[in-house]
Amino acid sequence: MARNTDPTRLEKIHQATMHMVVQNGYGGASISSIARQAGVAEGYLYRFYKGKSELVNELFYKALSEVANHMEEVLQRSQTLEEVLDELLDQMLRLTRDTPEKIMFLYKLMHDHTFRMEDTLRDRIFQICNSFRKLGIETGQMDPMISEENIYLLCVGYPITFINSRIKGLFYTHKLDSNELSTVKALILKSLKK
Amino acid sequence: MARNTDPTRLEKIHQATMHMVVQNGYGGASISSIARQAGVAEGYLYRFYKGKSELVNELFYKALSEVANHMEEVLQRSQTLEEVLDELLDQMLRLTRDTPEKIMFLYKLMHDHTFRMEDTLRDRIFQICNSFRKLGIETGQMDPMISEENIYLLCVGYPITFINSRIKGLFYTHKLDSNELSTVKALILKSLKK
Amino acid sequence: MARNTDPTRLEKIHQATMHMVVQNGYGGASISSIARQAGVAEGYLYRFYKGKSELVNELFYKALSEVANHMEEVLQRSQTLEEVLDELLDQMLRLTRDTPEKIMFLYKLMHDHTFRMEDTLRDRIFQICNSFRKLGIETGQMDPMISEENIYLLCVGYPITFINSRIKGLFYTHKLDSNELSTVKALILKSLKK
Amino acid sequence: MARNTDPTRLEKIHQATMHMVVQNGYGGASISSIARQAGVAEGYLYRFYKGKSELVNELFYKALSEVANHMEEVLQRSQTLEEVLDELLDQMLRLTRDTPEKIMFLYKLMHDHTFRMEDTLRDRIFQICNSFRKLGIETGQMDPMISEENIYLLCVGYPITFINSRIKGLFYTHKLDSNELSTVKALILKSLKK
DNA sequence: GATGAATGAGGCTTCATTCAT
DNA sequence: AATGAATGAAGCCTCATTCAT
Repeated sequence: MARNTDPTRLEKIHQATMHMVVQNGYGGASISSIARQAGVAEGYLYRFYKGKSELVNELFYKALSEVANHMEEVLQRSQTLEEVLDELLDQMLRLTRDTPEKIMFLYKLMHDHTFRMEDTLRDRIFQICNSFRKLGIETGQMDPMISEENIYLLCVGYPITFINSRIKGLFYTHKLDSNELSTVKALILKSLKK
Repeated sequence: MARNTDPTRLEKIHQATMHMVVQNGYGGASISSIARQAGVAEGYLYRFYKGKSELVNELFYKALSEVANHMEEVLQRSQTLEEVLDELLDQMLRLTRDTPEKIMFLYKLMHDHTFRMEDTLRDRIFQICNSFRKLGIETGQMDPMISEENIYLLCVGYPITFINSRIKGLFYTHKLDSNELSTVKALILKSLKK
Repeated sequence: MARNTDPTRLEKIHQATMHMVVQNGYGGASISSIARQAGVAEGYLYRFYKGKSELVNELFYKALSEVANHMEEVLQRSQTLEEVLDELLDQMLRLTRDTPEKIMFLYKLMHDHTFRMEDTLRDRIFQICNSFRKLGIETGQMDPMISEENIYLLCVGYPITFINSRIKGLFYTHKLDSNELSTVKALILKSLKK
Repeated sequence: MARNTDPTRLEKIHQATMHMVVQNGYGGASISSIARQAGVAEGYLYRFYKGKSELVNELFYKALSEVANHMEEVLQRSQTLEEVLDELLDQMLRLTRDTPEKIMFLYKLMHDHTFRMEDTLRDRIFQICNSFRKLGIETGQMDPMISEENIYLLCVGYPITFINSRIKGLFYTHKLDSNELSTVKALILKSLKK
């Protein structure tokens, strides 16, 4: 047997954590269930994290950073709002397809009181929305009345809410397809325009 | 005769419950904290409710019904989408001014996985969205691609999310005014149009 | 309306108490259920008893006294063991028919740790058993090895246990008839004889 | 490696459970009192049992099975009632000497309305009584009128009741000796005979 | 005299966290 | 390094008892 120091173990803990949070919420994701799911001892994860909260926080930070990183990069090379929004929603769609748990994990925590986004992350997101807004106003595509707050809620919050609502089957239960996301995209674009 | 039930006390329990749910989420709103906040013995609220779940559910039902009742009435006498949306957002603004906690309470529970809206309430909301959609299509104001789901998320979920974000101070901390809600209304209207 | 001072109310409390103890045991007989069953306010019975324990104790005392009184009287006028045992079991059978709850009430409490028979009552019962034993030895019918303790357990405890076992359906569920009690009587008599 | 489960601790929990049930009945045997008595944290016993009920049930099952196992074995190799009854009461006497709480524990639960013996256990006991009865009738020693119910109540219930009464000091407080149990045995034998 | 609103101690149970091995 | 046995604070709920009316 190889020594149990392999990085897979930590990765398994991450997977298990996201899975349990998605399935049962933050409160319902007990350390013991996470450890069991990861095939690891209960005490093990305290080597890496001070506690459950720190563990979940890190995963949250990473997942949202991923989106932010992508957005920053896109904003630097894009000329139009459509382009940026296209990329954003494409990314969401990709995430939904490839790692649906990650989207739902984000959603669950964005709406959990226990979670307060760390200030640095929040500032960064504000900056991204600000750049987005400037681009929209420069190109004359966006209503200048619309604040960064609305941009964030519409462009990030709304699609995630929509995806979650569909996955959870609020009104309908059929699977989400790219057509529907296109409708969401159009809807958001319209709402931003002059 | 025994002393009569002080109606204030039940009201205080309701207030305290909403407050604690808003501050700490459903899970964090412990019976003991609610009782303490309401200035009432822990066992007291079991006179009125079988348990915590029943207590919170009733308040949730009442609060959302208030909005639904109003909407049903408005839909019957209105000719245009603007009219309906105006009334809806006015109501939201009023609620935000008069009972801000009620709005945040709705928000918290709508996004708490522990909570499942009762089926009858959900069906009723679907019907309202459906009437709203029919009106929009009849008057030629609304894009027929937009589903009831989107209507609900946009017209109810979005404003509530926005109000919550503002009260909680996501990006800004200044108070919400009717101007801003007008922007939200315009934004929503645009997103629904053809 | 007549003033609510009528003795019926107390009687109703007694009935309700026995009923609830029989149905749900001492612990399960809550004051509120007793009061509800008796059609009386919860606080009312505290006029007569210091608490639940005192209330139940008194009823227990009365019920067992009834048997003791009868036995004392029978012992004074009887010449043989059969006679006494006949009377005892006849009384039991009568009680089982007329007031089955009383028998089960006795049984429930005789086996409830919360209950310690009061000393005076216990002494009196010992005296009765002692008289019974003397009679048996005088008439040469009874094995002198048999103690008062065995007499009590056999002649009082055993029939009550048997009746309870039958009513509760330990092995069989058909109703108790006087034939079966005769078997029990025969069995007890045999066990006492030389 | 984590420290191994100290097998003593589980044993201590069992002892404490029996002790508390004997002292205060099932209802009065609170988890916290059991844990305190066992010198163990309150939450600890939930590692082994889903709850209080499961804990007590298992102990009850084990204790009564011990008697049942022995009886089944004795019945297979015995020729007369005396033999079987001898063995049964010898076992009781041994139990009373070595583990007096076990006998009292059985007594308490057999008479606690909260407790319902599991059906399989009850059926097994019925079978044993049935074999016993057949043996008695075959050897012509037993009155055929006597049912399995009476056999159980007399041969198992009565000695246990007697032992309990003695330990608790109903009338006398001196210790139980084998002479007294012999009297009980004789008494039972007589009661069963033709 | 009666009522029943109100209390709060105490019961059962869960689970994040610690630490001996 | 890794385990999982053990802890105990905190949660929800019940119910005997008190007391203002």
